[in-house]
This record gives sequence, structure tokens and C-alpha cells, in this order.
Amino acid sequence: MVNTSVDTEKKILEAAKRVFLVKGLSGARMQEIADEAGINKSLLHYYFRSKQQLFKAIFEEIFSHFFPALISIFNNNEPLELKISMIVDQYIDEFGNKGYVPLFLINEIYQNPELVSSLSGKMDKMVHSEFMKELQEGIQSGKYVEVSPMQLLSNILSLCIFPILAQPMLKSVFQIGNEEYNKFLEERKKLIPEMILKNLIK
Amino acid sequence: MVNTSVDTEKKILEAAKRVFLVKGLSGARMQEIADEAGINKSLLHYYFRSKQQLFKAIFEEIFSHFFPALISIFNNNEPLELKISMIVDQYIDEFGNKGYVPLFLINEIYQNPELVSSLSGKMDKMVHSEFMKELQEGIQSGKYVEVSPMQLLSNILSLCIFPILAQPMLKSVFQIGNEEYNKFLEERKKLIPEMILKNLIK
DNA sequence: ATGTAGTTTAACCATTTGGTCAAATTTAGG
DNA sequence: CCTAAATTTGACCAAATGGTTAAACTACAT
Repeated sequence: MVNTSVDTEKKILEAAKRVFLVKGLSGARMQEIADEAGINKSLLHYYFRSKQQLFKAIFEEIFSHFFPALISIFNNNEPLELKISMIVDQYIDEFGNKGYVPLFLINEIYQNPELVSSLSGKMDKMVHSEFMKELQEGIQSGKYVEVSPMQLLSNILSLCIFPILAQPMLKSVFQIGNEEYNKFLEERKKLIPEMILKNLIK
Repeated sequence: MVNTSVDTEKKILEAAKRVFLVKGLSGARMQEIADEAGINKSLLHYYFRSKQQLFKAIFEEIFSHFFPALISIFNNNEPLELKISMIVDQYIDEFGNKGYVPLFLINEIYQNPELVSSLSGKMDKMVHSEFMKELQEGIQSGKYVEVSPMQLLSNILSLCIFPILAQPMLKSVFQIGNEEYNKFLEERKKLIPEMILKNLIK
């Protein structure tokens, strides 16, 4: 029966992820993380010296998962048009009912932008991906309208993620429940790529 | 020299607004608000019984300002095409360097959706505005593509607000500074209405 | 079995935090 | 001026919070 350090560390990380994601750095409590992991609070400090360090471990895990999902699509063999649909599907499926994940990232980075600077290596892969090459080639060949990659990527991410962040607000404003909201998101899987492509293809 | 209750209350509200907007409910400290207002901490509890009540006062002020800006544009005399441009300009100008305002709203509503339910009256005006009438008429007359108002409004708000929320992240990913970021936002004032209209007009 | 290193726990600690209260100060009316 | 009410303050409190420490427990090699 191996129920030792590796196991405990994993339990802590999973518990901490759950709590930090929902409550954020300032809202999370070490005691709550310990309870969630079913261990003594001191153990948290035994494995991770401080709240800050535990948080950093979690943040980097979440952050490191968020963009690679994009990057792997950015670098696959499909044509750019399909890549866009894949990104939209991916984000809506993955975060449609987990808006707290992108919200967590936006929040913590907004409060403390340095969090990212140490991880900037991961970004380069995105800026220099197949997606970007294909885009630039398409622009030069006259297939695509001239558009800055930053604007295009912002448009895609905005249309996918914002309605997920604003889910409770949208539900209130338009007086709808979960069922209708999910239909709304499903509609967007078609709507967003159409919109992006209609503005990209000459 | 009238330097009495009215004055103090205003000082408190302004200080609380500054602190709550940036730190959020859980991150804000009553002592910090008191210092910011230049008064004793006990006074906060004299004017507003608890942190919760002070927060509620601030939240409602922020929230009540956020949508009416939209609503007044929604109900003016300009044609729908121009209304859209006005909304985009309004939000980018107002929140371009104050992303913490929409972020504050999204956050606090996400954590506590009931915050909005008491204010739902304000929303009706938006759903039943001139904008929506014009949209529906345009759709019926065949001028506009058939699109749900919720999708359209989500698209507009997404494209305006998300890049403002994600400002620090975008700056990191694309390795740009304030100057270039502001140019990016200015570009969007043209880009967004073009994009919305190209997808709306048949 | 036994000693040792690694792991886990309970008991504490110092600081922070939202909140209370009685005393002090200011304001305004008679 | 005097007084009563409203306003403001400093001292204080209990609970919560991140963190420490020494003791207890476990695994395991000898």
C-alpha cells in the first residue's frame, strides 16, 4: 500500500486547484484547502512553504494548460478555416460550464502581471505557429483581408470566452436558465466561425 | 463651513469605490478604505453598518452606471448602424484604461449572482429598447440577417470588453507596451462595427 | 527489533480583520 | 452660553488566518 509523499502532494494540488480556481488567491483559505484534501493544515506548509508558493504551482498548471490547447490546434495540419472552428469548439466545450477557469486567469494576471512574465516562453510558440504562417501567406496571396494577427486572435478569443465569463450577467439580463444558455452557446459554435471567416476571406 | 454627514458619506463612498473596484469584495480591507477616505475606521461602520452593506452600495452604483450608458444609446434617434459605433466608442473610451471596472462587475456577479436579481428592473429597458425594435423591424423587412438579439449584443460586448479585460495577458503574449496597446484599441473602434455590420446587413 | 529519515498531526503564535463601545468632539438650536 | 443631538475617535475584542514547532507516527533498511 503506497500512500506516501507523491500521493499526498497530488491530493494537495488537486484540492488547491479546486479552491484557488473558484475563490482566487485572496479569497482562498489554507484551512479550506487542507479540509478539501482531507489532511492537516501543517502538511500544506510541509509540501509548499507558503500560500504564495502553493498558489504559484497551481497558477502555472492552469496557465500552462490554457494556451497549449490553442497551440496544438494552431500547429496541426488542417486548413486555417477549420482550425478556427476547432478552437471555437474547444473553448466552448471546455469552459462553457467552467467559466471560473478563464476568469481565474484574467483576474490573477490583472492583479499581478508578473505572474506571466516567467512563462513567456510558452507564448512564442503561439505567435510563431503554423496558424500565423498560414495567415500571413493567405494575406500576401490576396486570399485574406489584411488583418493584424493580434486583432484576429483577440476577436476569436473574445467571442468565445466573454459570453462564458458573463454567463450570470447574461442570464439575468435576458432572463434565461441553464438550458437556454447552453443552446445559446451551441449556436455560437456555428456563429463565431462564420463571423470570423466572413471578415477574413476576401 | 458645512463639513458634515453628507460630505463624509461622499468621501467614504468615493474611497470605497476606489478600493473595492481594484481589490474586489474579498480583497478590500475596511482599514484601507478608511485611510483612503482620511477618516477613522469606526466611521465606516457608523455610516454603513457592515462591509457587506458598504459593498452593496458601491456595487449598485457601479452596476447602475454600466448599463444605462448602453441604454441611453439604445434609445437615441440615430440609426442602428450608428448606434453600434457609438456603443463601441463609448465602451472603449470609458474602460480602455479602466478594465478593472467591467472585471469587478463580472467577478462579483460570478461569485454572487443574486447581486443582480434585485436590480433586474434596469434590464427590461435594455431588452425593450429602440435598438431592439429597430433590429426586429430590420429583420422582418429583410434588411438584416436573422439573428437573436442576445447573440448580437453578446458579440458587440465581447469584442469591446474582452480585450480590455485581457489587456495584461495580450500585452505579455504579443510583447507590446502601453502605446501599442492603445493603438490596438483605437483600431478596434473601426474594426468592430465593420465586423458586426458585415454580419448583420444582408 | 531497532534506529533513522521522512511524513503527519495537534497545539500554538503573531498578525490581521471586521466589528463594538464608550468617551471626546463638533454642530446647531434655544 | 448651554445643552442635546449628531459626528468622530481611540481603545478594545473575538474570530480568522498564515505560519511555526515539537512531538508522534510510519516506512523501511540494517
